[in-house]
Amino acid sequence: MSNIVIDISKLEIAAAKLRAISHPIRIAIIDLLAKGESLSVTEIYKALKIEQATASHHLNILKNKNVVISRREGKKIFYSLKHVELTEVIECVNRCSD
Amino acid sequence: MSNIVIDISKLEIAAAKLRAISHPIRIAIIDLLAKGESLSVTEIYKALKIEQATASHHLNILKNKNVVISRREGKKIFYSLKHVELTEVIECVNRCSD
DNA sequence: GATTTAATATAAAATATTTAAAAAGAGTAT
DNA sequence: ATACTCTTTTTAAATATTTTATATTAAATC
Repeated sequence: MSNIVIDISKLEIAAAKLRAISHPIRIAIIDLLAKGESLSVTEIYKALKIEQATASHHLNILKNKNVVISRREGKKIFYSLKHVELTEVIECVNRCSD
Repeated sequence: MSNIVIDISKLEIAAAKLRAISHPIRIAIIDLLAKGESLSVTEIYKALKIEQATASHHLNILKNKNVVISRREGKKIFYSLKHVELTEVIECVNRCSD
């Protein structure tokens, strides 16, 4: 009698975090930060050639799901990955793209 | 002059695959199949205590994004992971859940 | 200390995508 | 045919995305 226990809240947490990553712009942001650097919003939106508000919006989504953290330095706010390991998620998915 | 080249279509492919995984039920299905076994739709929907049509629907999404493959055997259709490595994605996300 | 400028965030509206749930439709073996 | 296993379609509700405009915050200058 193999009894499988399914922890729904754990599944939902994982799904929410994955959903936060599941967007082209947000993947691009994670790739940018993958080297472990902190980048300002300006550096990010210019590198990705997107609108400032767009970058800010997606950074906020990533921040809410604990994918990135931010730190203010004067006028600028620097973002960096909270868990550099999360980069593996994207690498893994790219590896498995048939 | 560090020139960053962004391959948008590659980002979109990765995002689409991640989106396919980003759902509690679909994560549960992947977990079920993680041991490399093939399971029929009936086995899956009973294990997860969900409606048969619901299971079929989510399996279809996973199949369209090449996360799972299926093989018919008489009346039953067996599903298995196309890339068992994709399990790492979920493991990694769980590890990084703060 | 009020004003300006640069950097970032938030809001609102329109659109698109996902989800859920139920009903109807197909393939396969007996 | 009938029972069993699975898929597809449909519709409504919930979420997410995009775009544009406006707010906030902090430093600099007058």
